[in-house]
Amino acid sequence: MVKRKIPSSVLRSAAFSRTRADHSSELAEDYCELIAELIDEKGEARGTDIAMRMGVANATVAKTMKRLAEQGLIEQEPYRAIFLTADGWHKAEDVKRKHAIVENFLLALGVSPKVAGVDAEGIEHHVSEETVKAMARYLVKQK
Amino acid sequence: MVKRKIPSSVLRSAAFSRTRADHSSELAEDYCELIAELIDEKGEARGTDIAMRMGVANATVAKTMKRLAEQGLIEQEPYRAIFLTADGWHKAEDVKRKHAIVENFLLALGVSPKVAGVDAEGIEHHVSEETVKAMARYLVKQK
DNA sequence: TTGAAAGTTTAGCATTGTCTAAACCTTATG
DNA sequence: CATAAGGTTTAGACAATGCTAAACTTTCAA
Repeated sequence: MVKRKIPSSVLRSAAFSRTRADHSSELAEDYCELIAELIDEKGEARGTDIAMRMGVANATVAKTMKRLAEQGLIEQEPYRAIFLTADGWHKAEDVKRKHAIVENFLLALGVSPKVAGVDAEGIEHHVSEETVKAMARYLVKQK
Repeated sequence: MVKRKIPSSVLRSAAFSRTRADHSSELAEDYCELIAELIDEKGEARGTDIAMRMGVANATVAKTMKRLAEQGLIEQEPYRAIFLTADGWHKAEDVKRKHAIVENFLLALGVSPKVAGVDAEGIEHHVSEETVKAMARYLVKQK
């Protein structure tokens, strides 16, 4: 009857792998985004502030910062505030841009502001450039 | 002494927390979805098949199945195929439904089929019911 | 019926991300 | 300027996900 072609399995698998790999960079993106915000707001990002806003313990931030530093996303001296490298800024900007487009798009679609914000937070790490462009196109046309 | 109030911090924090919490159930959702597909296709879901399609080692599947069983999502006898509980089916159906709507929506938006599939896979775990409804509404109106 | 192939489980390890508690610096106040 | 308060780092645990290798069970074919 129906052609039970399973060639999609390869694709599925690729998609799942991507999903898993995404998780590692997702956190990094969130942290970069937040650090950028804090620097904008206060001129520097301190561990406690990051911990507060991420809803996480200080120690967790310290450990994560070590990893981000290894990945070349942040720079920091012991006991000092945290700053972004060029790469870190780039990542932060990229996420911020996607976030804004996704959020505005959801609003245009009629989603409530509160939900649009939360959903954009979840979605921003998973949309390809192509999809973001399609959303941006829609926003422009709507205007 | 300035008390720079950052009221948004609570919201942001809540959103991030949700994001983190989502990760635990995201994998469960993917597994349930896949097991449902395999059962539809072949009448049963075997460890090897799951491993293949998830792009993961057999041992990883076994370990994950133990967790899913504890969570009441699957049922299994040693050395036998895996089946979904009512809860597992429910989760699978829910994700499948969201996936379909998100994917069709992206297609309607002009995203290419390939990218729409991959992005839907990433997004399906992060869209609220409200957003899904908004997408469905858009699809109906387009028609 | 038996033995090899194929599938499943267990054991042991690595990484990520989280926590608490304790040790360690910095800063600011008295 | 000494020290308490407060921020940062370290140590040690734990759970989730992943891996490889080895042990174990089932199935199938000779």
